[in-house]
Amino acid sequence: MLDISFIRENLDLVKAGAAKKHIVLELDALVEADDRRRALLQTVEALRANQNEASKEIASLAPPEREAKISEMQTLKAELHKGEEELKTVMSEWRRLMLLVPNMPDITVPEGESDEANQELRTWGELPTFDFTPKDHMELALNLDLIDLERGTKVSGFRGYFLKGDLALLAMALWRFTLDRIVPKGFTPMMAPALVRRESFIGTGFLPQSEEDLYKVQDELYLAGTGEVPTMGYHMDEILDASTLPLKYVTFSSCFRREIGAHGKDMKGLMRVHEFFKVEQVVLCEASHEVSVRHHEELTANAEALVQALALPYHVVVNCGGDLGLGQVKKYDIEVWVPTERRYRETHSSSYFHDFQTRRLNIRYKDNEGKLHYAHSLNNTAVATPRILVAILENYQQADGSIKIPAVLVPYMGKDVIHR
RNA sequence: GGAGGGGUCGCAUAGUUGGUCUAGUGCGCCGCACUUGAAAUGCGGUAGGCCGCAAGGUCUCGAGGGUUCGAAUCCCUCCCCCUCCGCCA
Repeated sequence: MLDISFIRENLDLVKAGAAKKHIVLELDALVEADDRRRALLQTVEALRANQNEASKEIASLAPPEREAKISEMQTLKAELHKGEEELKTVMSEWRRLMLLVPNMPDITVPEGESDEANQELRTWGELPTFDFTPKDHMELALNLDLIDLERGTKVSGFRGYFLKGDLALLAMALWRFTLDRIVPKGFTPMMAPALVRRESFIGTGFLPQSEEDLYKVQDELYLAGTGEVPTMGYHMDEILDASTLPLKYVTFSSCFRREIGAHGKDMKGLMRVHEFFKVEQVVLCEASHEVSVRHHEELTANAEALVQALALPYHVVVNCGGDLGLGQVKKYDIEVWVPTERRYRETHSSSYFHDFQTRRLNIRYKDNEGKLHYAHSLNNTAVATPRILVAILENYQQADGSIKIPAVLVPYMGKDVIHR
């Protein structure tokens, strides 16, 4: 959410920002609603002041004048009631429109409509060459009995899967390896709920506009698609102590995505599933663009260091305007090389939001002078399974169909190769 | 799921025959005074949202609704916490 005063004073900027994100925006309707909101608020508050004054008076009046005053106030009461009802209507429209206003993308974000316009910033690692015909991750995994999609589908439905044997262990090794690398950098490890109430989704900017991407379960609960949602909700409606900033969390959680707009994409294998696991970095920091940018680079570097430790070739792209979420100011994706696809696939997504999320979530901090500010927020993947397993299986395959274990994971696996 | 008890301005509490409670007190915190310094003591100040150029107004006593001229105080619904019972990884 943006500040309404800021929106009013910078209409053109906000419109241009939305246009860069390819988001259609009802800004004129919002300004009009805000005009009505302000006018009505003044009317209603004047009536209330009047009422408060009168009720003070009534308390000290003798019976005859008292009765007169009371009946006089009854008409004011009716008027006030009418005003309040109108205000309620205007406010709910105002709120609805406010939640649709996107955050403005950074000036350095490239123009473009979809991920095809993302720009490569840098590459790392040598693309693997094979002196045999490399197999895709499904063939490899099936041959080694590491995955069961048929039974996955039988049990869980479309895109269901079971990881088995060493692949299950490899996933857990990755989680733990990741935590062991990230926690020493000052991140507090968390296991967060995936069952989350609506507020945190609205607060992080996933709702109201992406209802259909989420699984909704009973009791007004939704399944989070990322640990960012519960982790940001963690500090909702709090005033933080400035001395505790930056707050850095690394959250492990189950993640659920309906992938409703992804029919026909990645139909085979582990690339795109409805249920997965993620270790996510989340940062709350002071309200400064420079500090946000610094943390953004740091979160990205943390993730790159992990991919490098796994010796997976990757590149980093800066996402174009059309590929940014509602609240994101700027985003880098790390994409890891998948040999049989002959291309890089997104495994990490690093973004910052300024105070877009913290306004919605009401997360503030008190600075040294006692002034309150909305904190800034950021997040980035640390590791997501099973997607990164696709890259490991394919990049680490050997001629005989076995899979080498990345060196840094050997201590976690107790072996250095997966074979029959 | 059953029974009972609670949610008040950082913390702890007062407030339940509706009106000087737009919320008292203690602790904590900040400032000032006293002091060589500190402690102690005294005095003052100590939440936030919204509207407004400002003066000021208004809202918030878990949330939302209702009764009333007027609600922290009465009524309804919901949420959360605690205790006990039941069930349970």
